[in-house]
Amino acid sequence: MKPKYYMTTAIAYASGKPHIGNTYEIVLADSIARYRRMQGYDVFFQTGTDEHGQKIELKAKEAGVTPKEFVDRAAGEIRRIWDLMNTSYDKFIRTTDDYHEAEVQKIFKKLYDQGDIYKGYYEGWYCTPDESFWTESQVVDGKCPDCGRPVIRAKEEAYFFKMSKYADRLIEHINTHPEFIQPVARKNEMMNNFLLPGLQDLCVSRTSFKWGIPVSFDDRHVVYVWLDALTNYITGIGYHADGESEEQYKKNWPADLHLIGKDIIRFHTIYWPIFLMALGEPLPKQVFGHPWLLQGDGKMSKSRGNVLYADELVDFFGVDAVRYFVLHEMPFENDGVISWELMVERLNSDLANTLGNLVNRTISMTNKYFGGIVTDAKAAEPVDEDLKAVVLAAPVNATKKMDELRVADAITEIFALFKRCNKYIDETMPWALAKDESKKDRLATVLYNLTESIVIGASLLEPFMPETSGKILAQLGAEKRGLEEMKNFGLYPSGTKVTEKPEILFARLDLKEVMQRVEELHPSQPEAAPEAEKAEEEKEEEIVLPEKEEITFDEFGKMQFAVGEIIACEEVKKSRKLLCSQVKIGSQVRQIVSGIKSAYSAEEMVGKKVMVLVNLKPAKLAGVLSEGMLLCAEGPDGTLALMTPEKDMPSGAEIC
RNA sequence: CGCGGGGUGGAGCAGUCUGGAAGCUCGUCGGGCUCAUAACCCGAAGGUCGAAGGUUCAAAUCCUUCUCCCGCAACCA
Repeated sequence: MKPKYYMTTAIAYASGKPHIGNTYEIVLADSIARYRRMQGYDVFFQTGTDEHGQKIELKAKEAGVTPKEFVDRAAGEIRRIWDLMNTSYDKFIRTTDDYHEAEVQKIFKKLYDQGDIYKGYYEGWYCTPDESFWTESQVVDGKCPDCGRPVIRAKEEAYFFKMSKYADRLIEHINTHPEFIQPVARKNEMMNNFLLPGLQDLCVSRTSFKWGIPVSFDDRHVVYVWLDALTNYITGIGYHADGESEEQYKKNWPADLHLIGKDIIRFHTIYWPIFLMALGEPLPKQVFGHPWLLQGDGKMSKSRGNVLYADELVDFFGVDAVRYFVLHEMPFENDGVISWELMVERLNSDLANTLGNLVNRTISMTNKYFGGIVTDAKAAEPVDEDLKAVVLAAPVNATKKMDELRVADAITEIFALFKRCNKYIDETMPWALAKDESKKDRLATVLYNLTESIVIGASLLEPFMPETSGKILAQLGAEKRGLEEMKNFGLYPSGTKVTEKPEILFARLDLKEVMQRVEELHPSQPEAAPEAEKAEEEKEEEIVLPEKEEITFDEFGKMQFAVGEIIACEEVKKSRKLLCSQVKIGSQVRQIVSGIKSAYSAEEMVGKKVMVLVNLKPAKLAGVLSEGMLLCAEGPDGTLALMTPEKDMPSGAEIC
């Protein structure tokens, strides 16, 4: 038995149904876990859900359920997808699990008692979506330096973690462990942007919402979600802050691999290691920030109701085809693209043509020529050598790639084996051998070699496509081969009978039919805009106006509306959405900036009579003064329509 | 000058760090074969490696400038 291998995925945020991009991570992790097991490692593979935070509290409120009900549902859905994808996690942790919550409280207390966490008073800029506080110097133009969204001024009593205390040690660690942050390109990003400029103390509690783990000795505070979430990696395997940790923890920690999305590398390579240092625990050996799986070609977007979900893709293509796609299509460092078209193309060319057809034709020939019995007749010829060389090289090459976590490349290595087999069939021409009784031994040998090769290939495929691997081996009447057993060619027992009726592993799909079914599932408006009206009609009923506070007539009366005529209009430079219009309202002319460039060109604006909110306090937009507002209707998909008087009215006419 | 990613044969990408004959998959065309899922095998066409300048014996690769595309953000008054 090789050493233990503890790996984790990031825990998925339980705010909704995971789309194919989220699903990619668990499948990627699963392929690594399975491969490590095949290599003989004692693998422990943990995943789970992150269930606290303001966002979830808000979402639950919107949905009209308690946060707990909300996350129960979301976590169930996430787990269902993980299971659907046939992922072999050993542990599914939820941050609402009682043992986790209890342990987080103890960890917080411990850090407080030893002085790493102190109570302070926080006034700063807060980014609600990110649940992050920022200092004056960090905020860029009133925007969150991390996500770029606007921040708000917030003030609260809070607990802080002394990050700076451990910064030097972390820098040292990162410098002496080049493998710690993967891909390496990310290392400099972390160093230059966060570590070297000096770490700010991190605010690790919140009072602005309730849905979190309460600080045990000060229950007005809940623990910062990242402190809560990150610790899942140790609480999940039995870490105890105030005493002896469990055997499982002692065996598995430190983690060998944290597999995460590239967007949360910072939390895993800075905060998490520092928390661990403070707890006196060793650091994880490697953090790998994988790229993202994006939905391609723009035709597939949320507004078209066309987001890709794993379960839907599985309905169309089957689990293993989806696994194959996301694993194979994802280069090592760059983002990958997924679309229905690409999916069909991959399935047809790699899975149906190269792999499925190979298995099918091999079994068919064995049945046709030998009644299904595979015999090693040992009538070797020189061509066999290259086949064997390629087949035996595949496990070696694939392992090399997997050791670097280059999963897509590993798969390519394995498929090189199958391609070589197809070529071998052409080289040896079994159908020709079959016509000559004296070549019978040679024919048997050829088929034996093919079968043996496929057994090795199929075994090697197990971490990536477990179901298919099993199916192929079953059809060949073979046992799954271990990596060690792939060093020898010829272990397939001579005289074994293969299945009589080979099952089609992957049926070829017709792109047009697939797209038709997709269309039925997600009626979308093909191409042109004129049809957008239809979409709007359909969606109109779904629009739920956000409720706003009731206002009095007086308050309404404070607003002055009038008809304005646009006499000139130009684009605002340095902005993508803004048009700057000169609007004639009666005798005066005002400059009004509006975010409608997506719907109107500057030229077509000129001459329009529009509804203007006149007495709005002037403001600068993108540095340009705006003295009022053009009223617009906005459709659910973001389409805009200016409000214009139904009959011709002179500019300046008051609207009331 | 917002942040980031990218522009390599028709499509999708690798190669760029560590300069040294432009590669892979799909598609197209031609050929072969018929065991197999109109599949498989062989061959061919097709690229000013976004543009310009520079460094160098040598640049897709290094430097400078420019340009275009995409994602995020954004001011949406």
